[in-house]
Amino acid sequence: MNKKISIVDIANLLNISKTTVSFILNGRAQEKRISEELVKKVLKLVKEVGYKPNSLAKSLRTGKSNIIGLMVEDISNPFFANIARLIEDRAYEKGYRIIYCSTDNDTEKTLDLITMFRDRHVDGYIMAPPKNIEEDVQELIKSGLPVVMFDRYLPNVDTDYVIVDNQFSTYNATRHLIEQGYSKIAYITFTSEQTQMLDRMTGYKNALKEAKLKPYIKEIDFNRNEELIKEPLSVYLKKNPGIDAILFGTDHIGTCGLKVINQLGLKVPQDLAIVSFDDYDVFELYSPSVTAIAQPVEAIADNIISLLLKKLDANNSNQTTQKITLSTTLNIRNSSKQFLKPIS
Amino acid sequence: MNKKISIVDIANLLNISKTTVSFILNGRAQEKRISEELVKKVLKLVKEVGYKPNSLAKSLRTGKSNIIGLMVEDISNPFFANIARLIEDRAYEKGYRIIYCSTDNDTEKTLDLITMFRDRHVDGYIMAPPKNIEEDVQELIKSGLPVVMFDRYLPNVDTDYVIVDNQFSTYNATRHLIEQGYSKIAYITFTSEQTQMLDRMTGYKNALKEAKLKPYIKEIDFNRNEELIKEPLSVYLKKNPGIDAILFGTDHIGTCGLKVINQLGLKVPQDLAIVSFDDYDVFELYSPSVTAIAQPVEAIADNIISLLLKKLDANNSNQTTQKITLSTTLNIRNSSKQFLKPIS
DNA sequence: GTTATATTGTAAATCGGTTTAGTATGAATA
DNA sequence: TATTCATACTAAACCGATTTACAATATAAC
Repeated sequence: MNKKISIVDIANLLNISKTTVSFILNGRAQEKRISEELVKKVLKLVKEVGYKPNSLAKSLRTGKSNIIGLMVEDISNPFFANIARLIEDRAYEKGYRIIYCSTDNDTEKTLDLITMFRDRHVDGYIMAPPKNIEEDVQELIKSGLPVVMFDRYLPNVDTDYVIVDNQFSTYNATRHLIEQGYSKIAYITFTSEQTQMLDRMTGYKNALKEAKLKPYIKEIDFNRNEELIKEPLSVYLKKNPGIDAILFGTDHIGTCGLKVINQLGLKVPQDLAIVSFDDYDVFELYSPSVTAIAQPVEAIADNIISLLLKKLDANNSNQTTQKITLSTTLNIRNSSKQFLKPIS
Repeated sequence: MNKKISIVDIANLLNISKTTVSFILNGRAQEKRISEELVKKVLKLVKEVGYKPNSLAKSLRTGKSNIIGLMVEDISNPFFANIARLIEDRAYEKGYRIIYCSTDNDTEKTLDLITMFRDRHVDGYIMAPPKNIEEDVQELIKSGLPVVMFDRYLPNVDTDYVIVDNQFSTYNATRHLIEQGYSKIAYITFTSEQTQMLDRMTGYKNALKEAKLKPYIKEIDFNRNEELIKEPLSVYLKKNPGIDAILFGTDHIGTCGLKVINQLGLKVPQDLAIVSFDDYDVFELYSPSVTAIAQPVEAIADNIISLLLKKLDANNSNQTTQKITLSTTLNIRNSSKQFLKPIS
């Protein structure tokens, strides 16, 4: 079991000091007036023996890690999985590594994860924040650590964030349903006080108010067990047979909704029109294909990472925070079109 | 900006040595005969000031990190995202944190990630390995680092792994199609020499050979751009109109397949019966619902993590490797049932 | 012949912990 | 009284890098 080679070994092999090796490896040879000859010798040896600096030791000393901590709500959710994937790619290109974790919107777990990230000296944070973590995020920022939020934000904390125009998105989607002639339009969502969910709710309400229609709102508590989402949803639909259209607040509840609709044997869009927030394969492939509000995941990931990199760039200090709001696309498909007799 | 409190600060505040503090915090007080009185005092102060040991320094000294490195093929793939999520949960309960990365089946990237994990001193590795990393994995094992593979394995490396019975699964699925009366059964998959893909291919071939049917095999090169998967798939289907059933090798190609089938306007199962490896929402919700080979993701995750924890348990040395093969479930749905006239 | 000034490098401190090897004290034993 | 032993704790080395402050030598300037 050959012990790993360290900077001291390199220094000893060449009979020089490890200081010199360190300077050379960190590109400070010229500044420190190390002769070109020696530089070459060191670099050659380093390459030969495949020496890699121990980044733990490096981080301990410098406080930097080239690692970005990414906290999503749930990595098994397609929206977050996609964003995570794109961010990982972009960061990788720039020499950063990502470590990610799911928060489950659990404040305790999130604080624990922040602590872990923190003493692992991650250089920056990307997060879809749960509630009640304002203080800890403030603390991070005060310590000079860049934080970029996405999907939602904390209203009382002045950080950079990248979100979409949730309110307009649901307003627009609801308007679409109204224009198609639907009038008893329900909004089914998870119970949440996060900004994105509040905005989505507001968009829906505004559209209904404008059209003088009565809102039908059903909030369901999130649960990892899908049955506990489908059950109340099913009960609600059975109790309100008059509803002729549904707007779902997220992809996950939309997916559960489709399962319930199948179980109940309802026909889409004859019995019920459907629109969901977030777009993914299930909605495209369901028949009839489901109208969905598509978030620009690539643009979101790009913006997140470039905001963070800008903050990480030490030269660039006294920066102001940037709040970026991107627009969504309403992908209109068959599930929300007034039912027309097929040409036979 | 209040500097973070360190073990020396704790020691100084109580006028004792940091050694003592360290012993107490690591539960070695009794062994080291530290008086209960002092132990209490230290623990009280630690709690009061909220001191948390710097785990970087800790890892640097001990070589342990309580972190497990998880390498999946692509975290945005539902199968891997689910496994990752379950593993994260299980590990979290046991006090381990997970850092995960997507390998893209890219050998270079994977080696780079192993290097990163390694000098971050992760305690153990879980990976769905790409090809040509045998040497590096051997190196890890020789250094005493536990490695658990899943989804596939490296035939020439003796490690623990958790896989499913791929060969029987596709054999069984193909048999099912044959029994339903289909005879021109295609197998559409990604080009791959990974064990799981070879086994799936073998299962398909064996079933056909047994039934004396001709195989129709289409291999497509993986690409992140979905269009480059759908295009050749579409061409293949158009060129082979005789095919009456398809077995897809993975969820991703299955999903792409469904999109192509929709585009071509083919009727499932009248024109074409469908079965896919892996099961997820898309297959359940597609209409007709798609028969799929469901991997026991929870059992896979459980087995992976308990294998790894067993290895991490230092008491338990001179262990032999364990190779676990789990069985899958063929969820038979409408996409593969002989078409029967609906009762009108 | 000194004194400045580059040139080329190095010794030692540091990051924040853990671990080894030992010390100081009092009580028990020979 | 001298020796052993248990008790309660600590100094210093160490993990592997970076960084600060300084040293040794040669050359140029006065």
